[in-house]
Amino acid sequence: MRVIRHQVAGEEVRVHFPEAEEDLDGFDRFLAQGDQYLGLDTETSGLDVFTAGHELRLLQVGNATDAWVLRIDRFRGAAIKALEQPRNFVAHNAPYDALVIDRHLGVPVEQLMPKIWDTKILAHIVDPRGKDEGGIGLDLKTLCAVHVDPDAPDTQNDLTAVFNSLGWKKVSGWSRIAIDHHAYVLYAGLDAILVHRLLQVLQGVLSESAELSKFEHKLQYLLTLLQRKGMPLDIPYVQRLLIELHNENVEYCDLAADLGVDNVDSPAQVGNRLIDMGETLTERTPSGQLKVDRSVLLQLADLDRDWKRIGAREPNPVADAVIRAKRAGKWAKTYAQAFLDHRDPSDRLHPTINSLQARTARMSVSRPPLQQLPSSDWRIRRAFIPDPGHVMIAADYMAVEMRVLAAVSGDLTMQNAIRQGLDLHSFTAERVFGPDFTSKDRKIAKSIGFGKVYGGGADGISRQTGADVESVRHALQAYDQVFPGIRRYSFSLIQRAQRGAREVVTPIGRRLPLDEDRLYAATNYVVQSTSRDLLAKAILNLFEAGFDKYLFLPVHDELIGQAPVGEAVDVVREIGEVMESTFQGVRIASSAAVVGSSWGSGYGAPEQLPAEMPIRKERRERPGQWFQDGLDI
DNA sequence: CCAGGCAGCCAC
DNA sequence: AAACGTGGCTGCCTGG
Repeated sequence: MRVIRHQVAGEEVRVHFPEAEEDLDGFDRFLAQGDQYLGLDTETSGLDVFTAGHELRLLQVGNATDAWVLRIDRFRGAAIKALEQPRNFVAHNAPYDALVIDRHLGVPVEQLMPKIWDTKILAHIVDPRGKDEGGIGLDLKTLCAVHVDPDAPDTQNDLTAVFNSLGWKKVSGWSRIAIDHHAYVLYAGLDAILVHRLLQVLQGVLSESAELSKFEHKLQYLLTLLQRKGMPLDIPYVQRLLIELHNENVEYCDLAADLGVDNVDSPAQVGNRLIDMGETLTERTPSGQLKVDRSVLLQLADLDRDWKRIGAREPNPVADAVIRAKRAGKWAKTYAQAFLDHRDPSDRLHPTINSLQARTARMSVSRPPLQQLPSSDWRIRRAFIPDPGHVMIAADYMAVEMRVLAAVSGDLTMQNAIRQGLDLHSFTAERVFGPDFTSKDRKIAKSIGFGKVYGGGADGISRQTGADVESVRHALQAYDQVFPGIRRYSFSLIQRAQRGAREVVTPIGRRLPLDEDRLYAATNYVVQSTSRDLLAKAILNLFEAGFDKYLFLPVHDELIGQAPVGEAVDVVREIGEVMESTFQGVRIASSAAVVGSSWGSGYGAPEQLPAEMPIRKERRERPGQWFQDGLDI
């Protein structure tokens, strides 16, 4: 039995590390003290819970003064027994530990997670900002430094230093360090003590924001179940795709090298070579470097945003080779290779779903980033296939951000247009430009709508659409007259923030801090956050209705899933019905559809289904990419 | 050698 | 008066 003593907030704490079976008597006595909740943490070999070599090494439980660090190789039974108690736990980022415990100890997510409070959720409700946004940050270390003890050790970074001193890299250290290494055991135990103390400080949130807190914990639990389920991959296809993308990358890298650019990933090199060739580069990055991003290179290569020839100039061969090489390289590594690296032994992918990530509470998906797969080309999404006998399905909210804007702003003109089922952008164009509006007018109207959601101004809209600033300015004024409620609403949010706290409160009661110099973002925050909450509520409702078995993944305003071939048409209809809601009098319409034999089928991949399966997937309007609808100038 | 800033690109 | 929102990830480059 080893006991390590340490100080936390001026108080002695003890980390108990049992070595022999008889040492567990003390652990039993510790549990018998009957703490209302226990801090919970695990130490593992790495982050990919579902990959073949993943290992659970330590499990830690603790209260404010004592932690018990259990070696799983010796005390697996004691660990399981502790977790199966009728007792609450507190963890920081509970889904990770719950999935680890589910996989390695057989205590299912369904049994453990409803008993866990997550300090990451509570901290996000208090202040969702990261460190670089002027907030505290959401990692255990910085939260504890603020709320528990300014001298609380940075266990992750300190251990990284230990790994480095032993000659290992950060990633491999977690599996290589001796299981009884002093610093490793100490830090493992301290995290359980720290998270316990952190809840003591943050537990006021559980009562002050009881509803919101419950909502977020439930959502997090359900999304953890989806993460455990994972998505099937078509591995032979991914392997072919990887080779295809690799070859594409090599081909264009060689071409670029022949033309004098050794490294296509070096913006400086690319920029200098283009200058040498006589091109004029006008744009600069914030730090003053020559800007050679995609839009600059596409223009030089005489390509539009869909990579089609414009015919306005002779394409610059360097620019052309560089963008093609970079795109193929990015797709190969970020997507195809990542799919192979992160898959489990039965060829499923379990991306990390963070149910509460952005300042606006938007969710994120990482390892790999499945919310950011290319949508202009089907080849990457084609990698995802349903289980045998199923088809992929998708259900999304139609222009949800515009609907939310109409609702929260109370603008009756926009609400009526939505109620009548009109095409909002055409309606706007007609009111702004008159009954004889052109398709170019409609595009401007659409851009202004999205500009309103994002807080964009005339310059931005002009830059992205190619329309001249003066006419955009004029259209913006007309827009404000057509929808006076929207302008009033934005104005009132800013005024409130100027008079009172620099924050905005969303309809669900979430307080979102505003940046002093970007108060105009308030409207976007409310709209984006509320759109997220609507999808979150839909996920809860779908589980309630038993439809979770059809779900794979949320993608901001959309749910990806699968359904048995014979029932798919009925399933998508019913999912669509559950998702539909009315928010402050505005209908939040959804569009659910059978996608096909792979996720790529919705994006143009060749279909491999029997012809009698009806498939309908319209191209969606994607607000964040309004520039893709740029005018042809 | 590595962390972190910057640039860039992917999405909604 | 004007104000383009939220993420994840990779590679280059620099400073410690």
